[in-house]
Amino acid sequence: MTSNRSTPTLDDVAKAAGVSTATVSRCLNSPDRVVKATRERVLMAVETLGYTPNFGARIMAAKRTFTIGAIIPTMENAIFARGLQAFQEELHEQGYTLLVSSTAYRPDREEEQIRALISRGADGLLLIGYNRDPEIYNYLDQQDVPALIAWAYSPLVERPAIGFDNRASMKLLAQEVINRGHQRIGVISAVTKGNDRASERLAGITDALSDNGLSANDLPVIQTPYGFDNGEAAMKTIMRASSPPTAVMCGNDVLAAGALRGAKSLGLEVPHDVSVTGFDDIELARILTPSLTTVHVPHGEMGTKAASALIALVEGNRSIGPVKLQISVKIRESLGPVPLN
Amino acid sequence: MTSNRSTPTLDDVAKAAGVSTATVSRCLNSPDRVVKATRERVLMAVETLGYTPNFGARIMAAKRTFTIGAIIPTMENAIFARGLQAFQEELHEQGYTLLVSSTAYRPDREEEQIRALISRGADGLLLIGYNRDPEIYNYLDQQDVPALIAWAYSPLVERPAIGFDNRASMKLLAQEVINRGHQRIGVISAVTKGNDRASERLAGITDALSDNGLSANDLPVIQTPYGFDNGEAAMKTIMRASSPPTAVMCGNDVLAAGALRGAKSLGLEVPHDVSVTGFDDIELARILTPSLTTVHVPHGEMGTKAASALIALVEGNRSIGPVKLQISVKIRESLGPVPLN
DNA sequence: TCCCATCATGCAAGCGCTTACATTGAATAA
DNA sequence: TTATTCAATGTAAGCGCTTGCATGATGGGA
Repeated sequence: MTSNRSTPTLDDVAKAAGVSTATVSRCLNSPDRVVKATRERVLMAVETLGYTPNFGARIMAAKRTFTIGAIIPTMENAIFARGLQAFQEELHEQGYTLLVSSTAYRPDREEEQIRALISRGADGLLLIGYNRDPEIYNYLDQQDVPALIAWAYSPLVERPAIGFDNRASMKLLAQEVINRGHQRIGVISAVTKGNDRASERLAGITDALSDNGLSANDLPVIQTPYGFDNGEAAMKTIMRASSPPTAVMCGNDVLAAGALRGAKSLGLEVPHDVSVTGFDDIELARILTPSLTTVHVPHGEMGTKAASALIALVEGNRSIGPVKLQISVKIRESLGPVPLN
Repeated sequence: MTSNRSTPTLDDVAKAAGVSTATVSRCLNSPDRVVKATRERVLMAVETLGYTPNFGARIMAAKRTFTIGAIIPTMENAIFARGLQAFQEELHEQGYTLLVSSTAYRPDREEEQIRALISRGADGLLLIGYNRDPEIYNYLDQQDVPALIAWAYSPLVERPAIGFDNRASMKLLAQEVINRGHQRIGVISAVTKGNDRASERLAGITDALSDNGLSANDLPVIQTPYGFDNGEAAMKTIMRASSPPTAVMCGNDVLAAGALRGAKSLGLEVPHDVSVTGFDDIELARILTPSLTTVHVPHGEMGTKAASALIALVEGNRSIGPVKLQISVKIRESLGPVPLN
């Protein structure tokens, strides 16, 4: 019977158009399998009834939902926001819908969210970084849901990924710092546990140090959670040491912004008294005074390419390996020569 | 038959535990309707099989999905990010999952996303601002999906909402500006079309002006899309006028950050030559040099309360009206007395 | 001892959609 | 004209889950 109360169903449309539900379904999913006259009649009915398909039913009956899920550590972070926006734009372009959820940097939450998204019919998933319980990769394989890793790149892992080499990038920046005569370098890093981006960046600094014959053993490193205030506090701690560094490299731009502030409140002038660097090149980096020397990451490009790659994956092209994006070091005001002293 | 390939189903669990699917379902959804021994056996089976419910099926059979959808103008914007994060935390606390999608400030996209989320079984929706096609509200009512408006508050609309009075807040800030002797005030506003927050804020400024016997007719207003660079460009335009304002009020902190930069590149010192204000009090406001005078919005509180309110709505308490949050004006360095000239 | 609440569990009917397969009818070939 | 083919459409079987109702067991009261 025609339910005229709540939402119209496929059946209602079929009745209204005088065809079977199969035909309506075909009109919507593969229009070319239906003759034009019929199609127009059906679409007409869809229009007048204000029909919206029920995805629950679709998920069950078909396999595809044209939905992609993305799981990011946090939304409260410009770093992911920009790339994600581009990701969504491109998905939309190609007829997919994006559903985002966040984990607040807790691995257990990530697993939860992955399950949630999959059981809601996501065709594919965007995940940040490689670092997670192998159990999760098994689950993904078992469910046959392709996942693309973003914001990280490693030639060692075969899994499809799109990102940049965090380690090599940071090494490049560290080399610039060293080139300016700095030998005592301090580091304010994000928490490295369960965060491969953070630990790779840290490793990049030690790489550069040893390349230049500098010892990385007594490298003063402070690990602190994401946040402006944490960066500020870390900076104060680091600069109050008996022989403070002449340059402080931070794991991301937000920590660096905090560090800048920390320096100021200690009465230190950047870069005259101490240099500071960041990573990511979010908008903030240009806005700060002094402007921040940092590693520029092509967020938009990454988002767009991630979308295309994930769609390819979902649509059957399983032969996508890791893709490496080019970064560049942005030298700005916050990096200067080592103080003469 | 037991499908041992792909995902285990309720049926598999039932077989494994030696009970009916009904019992398994009850174990999962209303555990107290099943005797303890059975329940343990079932949960055991769930565990070993690694069973995950299929939401498609759940959506169809039941009504509830414990999923909340949020649709925001953009993710690329710290303004929503913070509140949203709090929103998600609270939802998670209460056993709900959040799905986010964004519209890139395009009203047609919003409608699309609303449909997408509803047809994917969202129990309730979080929407930003009042301003949208009445058609959409009808659709929401028809579908019987409760929606909560956030980031805006109007006593005039009965619809459940949680936010602050954009107009009164901006008026408060404008009064502070006027109190410092400013009479020629310039405005850099977000695009007001289809954005009630933006137009209300603008109205707040004119309110304050007329309250103080100042004409609002020749108020120089530039409307520009969200973005740091746009703020900078607007500032340059505004300050190059024949008799430039002594204070420029911006519709949000990002535009204000751009304005600050614009002033600097024009060789103007803030607040000595010109004062600048923002709105939202995102983290950036404190970080800037000079720090930004702005309106502090309790993003976290708003997110948390929005979650509770929306859950109440979803769970049947339909008698929730608009809730008004308290804002405060943060006077910082960027606002000073009118230049002596 | 027998009857009847009471409670735990099973049965089976959908929920709205897709799709393999069946059917129809018109166009083409013989 | 009749057999053959093929495009357009219809039929109906699930997909995995929830839930109203039926069933059976258990125990207390008379």
